[in-house]
Amino acid sequence: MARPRAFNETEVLRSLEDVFWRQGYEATSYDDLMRASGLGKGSLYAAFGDKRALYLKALEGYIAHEIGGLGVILMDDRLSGPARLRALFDETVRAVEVANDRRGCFLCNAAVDQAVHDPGVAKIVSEAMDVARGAINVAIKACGPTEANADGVLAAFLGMRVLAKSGADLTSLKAARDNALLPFRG
Amino acid sequence: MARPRAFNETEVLRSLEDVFWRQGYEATSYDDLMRASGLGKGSLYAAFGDKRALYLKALEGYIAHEIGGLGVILMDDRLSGPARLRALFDETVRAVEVANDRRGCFLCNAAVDQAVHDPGVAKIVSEAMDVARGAINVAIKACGPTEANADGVLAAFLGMRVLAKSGADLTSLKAARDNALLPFRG
DNA sequence: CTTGATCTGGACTGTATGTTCCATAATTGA
DNA sequence: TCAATTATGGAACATACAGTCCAGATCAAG
Repeated sequence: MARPRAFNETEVLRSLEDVFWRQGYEATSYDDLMRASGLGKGSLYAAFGDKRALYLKALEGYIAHEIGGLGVILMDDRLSGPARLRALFDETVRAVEVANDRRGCFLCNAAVDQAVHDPGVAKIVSEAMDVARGAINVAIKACGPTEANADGVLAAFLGMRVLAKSGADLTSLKAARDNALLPFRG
Repeated sequence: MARPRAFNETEVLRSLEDVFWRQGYEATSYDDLMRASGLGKGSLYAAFGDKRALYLKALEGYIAHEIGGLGVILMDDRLSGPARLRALFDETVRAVEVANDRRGCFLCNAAVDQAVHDPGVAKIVSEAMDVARGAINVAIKACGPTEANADGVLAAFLGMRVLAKSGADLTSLKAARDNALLPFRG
């Protein structure tokens, strides 16, 4: 009975996610968001709310499909434990290798530059880290007995993303990956 | 022959460093910097320049004494290789343990939220990472034969700082530390 | 075709913030 | 005591940006 939305909500959220991911919260203006989504201010506000709400939605979206996607790999019964962990680290290497994608990890970025200022973000980040830790733990368990632990693997993963973002070359990233996988060759 | 400065330049830079470290570039206003340093705008501008110049000076100061300090530990001949690496990771654990210091690593923060937007910052970060990698390598060499590498240790270190900043509890941090030190028990 | 509801995008506003500028204070040398 | 010089801090300015609002466009239903 009324005019329907001319945009796909999911697609718009994806484009917002990309901007925030790439630039961070503060460095992203509402104009950037309008340009990225192709929508006007009125539409964005009506559909999602203010800038912070957009950011939270984008972050939650990232966690849902990116971190969730890693979780799927880490708990994939068809793969051996070591293969799952290798896949985890290979994803970062590959992103840089084939697309020079140095956005790093949106979750990690949020932890560094937003969690301090916004308890809401802190909670989301903390919970997502817990989920990631849990998924990593499943993969580690599938590796059989080892002295390695999920926090160590998680730290290595996050650190690798930071290295990628800070411009480390492919050799360094591969070395970091191999180092993290050392305890899982059995 | 003229009025001398009423402040200690080094001390002021330290206080600026602390603010930027804690809050990041964008979230820090010039007023914050004035309050932290106890100086007026005119004085700050006359002495150091605009906000970006202040940030760069603060970052360089951080690298000089914090990263430099880690370098001293990592190359300390009186310590065994494994002891140096353990000291590296213990520093982060201890900061959280005794002071609940969750500022993370300024260098890492800069890499995540500023290096993308400012080539100058990117260069400083990249070079500091190289220095850190080099120092870690010296310590690794002192451990005797091992399959571990400096990039992996660096990534683990950075990741640990991110975990600390995102609110991970002490148990997690210690686990991450122990994991990183696994290859160096010999 | 008409009507009513909702979407749309740009104009407008208020505020926050980086930067400049200047009047004043402070200090040194003569 | 008197310049000469520089530091100091706050007032003033310009700009950028988040958020509000509205007039017109668009579309479904009757």
